[in-house]
Formats: sequence, structure tokens, C-alpha cells
Amino acid sequence: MKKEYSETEIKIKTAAKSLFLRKGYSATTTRDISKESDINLALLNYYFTSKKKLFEIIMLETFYDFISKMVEVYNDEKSTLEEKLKLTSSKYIDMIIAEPHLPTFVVNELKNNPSSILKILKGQIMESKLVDQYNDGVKKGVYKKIDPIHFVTNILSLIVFPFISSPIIIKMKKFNRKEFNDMMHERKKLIPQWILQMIKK
Amino acid sequence: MKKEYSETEIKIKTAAKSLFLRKGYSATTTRDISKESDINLALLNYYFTSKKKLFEIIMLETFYDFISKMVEVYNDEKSTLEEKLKLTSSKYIDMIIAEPHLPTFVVNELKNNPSSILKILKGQIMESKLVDQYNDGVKKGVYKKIDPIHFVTNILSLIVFPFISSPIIIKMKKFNRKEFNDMMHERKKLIPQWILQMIKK
DNA sequence: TTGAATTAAACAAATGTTTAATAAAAAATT
DNA sequence: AATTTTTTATTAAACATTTGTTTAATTCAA
Repeated sequence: MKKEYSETEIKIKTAAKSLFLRKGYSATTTRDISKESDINLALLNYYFTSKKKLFEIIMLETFYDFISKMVEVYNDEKSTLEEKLKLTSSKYIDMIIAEPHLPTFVVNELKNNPSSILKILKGQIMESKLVDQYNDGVKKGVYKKIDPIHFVTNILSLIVFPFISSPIIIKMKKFNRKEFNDMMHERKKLIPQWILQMIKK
Repeated sequence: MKKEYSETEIKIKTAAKSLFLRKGYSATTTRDISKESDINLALLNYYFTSKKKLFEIIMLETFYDFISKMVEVYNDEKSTLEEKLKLTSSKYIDMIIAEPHLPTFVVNELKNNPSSILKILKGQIMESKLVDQYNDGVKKGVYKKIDPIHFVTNILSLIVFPFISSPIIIKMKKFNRKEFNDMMHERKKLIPQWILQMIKK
């Protein structure tokens, strides 16, 4: 299943990913990619047929990484709901601080490539252990009875949206990048608390 | 201050806005715009000098509308904090349902045009009546003492992010567009409740 | 009659892709 | 082991479109 990539292919993919993340599909040219990866222009088509195909490969891998990080935690058998919240916040915030363009890229290029990429999602979140645990809490009367989609959506919203709107936050608070990141580190503790307060009766 | 636009200029602007919102700056061509607005290609440059200039005008207006809706409510003198939360949720959700591409457009093109557009923000949110009311609650000991930036960020996150991630939500829940919108209408009531629970001691 | 609005055509630059030639590596043959 | 052959990788150049913008001519309105 997993393709073995040559050194040159990896160089192309790395440069392409960096550029696609920063500038998006349309604003990235094949010459940009060839320059950034220091390979001849024609090799892009030689190895990946077209810019579009190359993009689809990168989009698929990136989205898969993005979702996997969530699915792994959500389906862990041992941890409690609260532990899952903490781990998700922590992992995601670290991941996005390391690659700040990731969320904008994912949500933005997503609306163009619908079904093929979204196949990855197939029930892995709404049928996760985390949602089970939430539903158990509802049954026991400790959590409010609301469609779990809100629960799942709220977690991701509180984690990811601040990054997407970082230019606004940075402007409003006169932050520099480090101060913004500190704010996000702070949220690792806060988000699990907030989510619990939101669902508790 | 406000420029008076001729009929042709409005036709161009309307078509351009629709296209920029749907496809972004780079993926929209001047010929797309001329076709959609049914005007001659050269008129775009005749009236707006360049594609870039036209985009900046539209970006500025759109972002201004987007922020104004918030600022108005946040600075209302009469309403309580809870009422402001309800009104913001309601207004924003209606606005974005009417123009679903708005949030993605704003956040995505924002990172490219930083200062000029973000000037609009100048203290209008962090120094708003809403933030005052929040700080009062903190002083009175009814709200937790956390930097109000989290408060402001969380409101926007819970309102806007679900729209941005709508392809994911629609896929996870096997929703159609109407069912997704219903979910968002449901959140008009829920978000103010959630926010209050998050800040209460 | 003058200035503004509109048009078709043209221009130059950029862009994704292909071609044809060469270099390098691997395989086959002597 | 040495040489030839074949396959693969890399390159510079070219190709056909697309794209943003301009020109020069024409129509329209004041």
C-alpha cells in the first residue's frame, strides 16, 4: 500500500508541501516547486505526472496525518474522557504550533476535493470510544443530552480556530508570535476544563 | 469617504466578490470576472486599475462588514452580557448561512494582506462594552479570572469554526446542507449557554 | 463637439507540460 | 572482468495555453 519514494521524489514532495501549505494550490507554481526543491522542472511531471496529481498526494497524506492524531486518542481504550480531552488539546496545539499553516490549508483546500479525501473520516470519530464515553455520561445523567456532534465540533473549534484567526488575535492583543504561542499553550489546560463545564449538567 | 460606484462598477464588484469568495484570489481570473459580470474584460482595468486593486477593495469591504456586525453588538450600552452573546450568535450564524464561503475567505486571504486590512480592528473588540462586562463579572467574583482574549476567541471559535469545517461535519453525520444549517440554528441557543458555563466560577 | 464608456484585438509574461538529447546506473553479454 | 546494451534519471529547450494588462478604435452621452 505504502509507496516507496526515491530521494528526488521526497525532495519534490517536501518542497511542494511547504509551498502548498503556505500559498495554496493555485498560488504555487511548478517552477516554485522546482526551485525550492532544487530539481529540474521536468522531473515534477516525470515523477508525479502533473501538479494536480502531486497536490492530491500531498493533500491526502496531510489530511490523513491531521485526522489520525485525533482518531488515535479518541479510540484509546484505557483513558478516561477527561484524559482524552487533555491529550487531544496538547497534541494538536503542539502539532499546529510546529506547522501553523496546517489548519488553514486543510479547511481551505478541503472544499475543492470533497469525497476522495473525506473517505478517511468514515465513522472513525462519531463511533469512537470518546463518543461512547460521552453517551455513557448522558445515560448516567451527569452530562447534558445533546447530539454528540456538538461535543466533537466544540473540541476541535476551541483548539483549531484560534490558529486560523491568529492574525486577528495577534493584532487585537499586539502579540508577537511567541506570545501567541504561549496563549495557545495556556489553552492546553483550559480547553479540557471548558469542555467539561459545557457538557456537565 | 464612501465612494459612489456606477452601475458597471457594481456589476464588476458583485461578480468579483462572488468569485473571490468561492475560489480565492489566485484561482479567480480576470476573464472569469468579466464573464460572470457580463462586462468587457478591459473595463476591469479601466475602473479598478488591476485585479489586485479590485481584490483589495472587496477584501476590505468584506472584512469590514464581518467585523462591524460584531463590534456593533459588543458595544451596545443597554444589553447585558448574556443578551450580547445571544445576539452575536444569532446574527453571525444567519450571516454565514447566507454566505457560507465568507469565513474561509476572510481567514484565508487574511494571512496574505496583513496590516492594511487589520487596521479596522484597532481596539474595537478588546475595549468593547462586552469585555468591560466580562471584567466586571471577574471583579465581582462571579466569573473566573482569565485573560479576556480567551473569552472573545471562544465565542468566535464556537460560532465560526463549524462553518469552516462543514465538509467534515457533513461527512461525519451524513448531513445534507439543510440538516447542517439546522444544526447551526440549534447552536444559536447553545453557544451562549456554553460560554456562560465556561466563564462561571 | 468634447469627454467618458465600451469594445475587439494585441502584447508580453507566466505557467503547466512535453520533447528530444544526454548522463548515469543497472543488466546482459562476451 | 571488461564491454556492450538497456533502462532509468536528468537536463535544457520548446510548446501551447492562460493570464493580466494595454492599445487604439468606436460608440455613447453631455
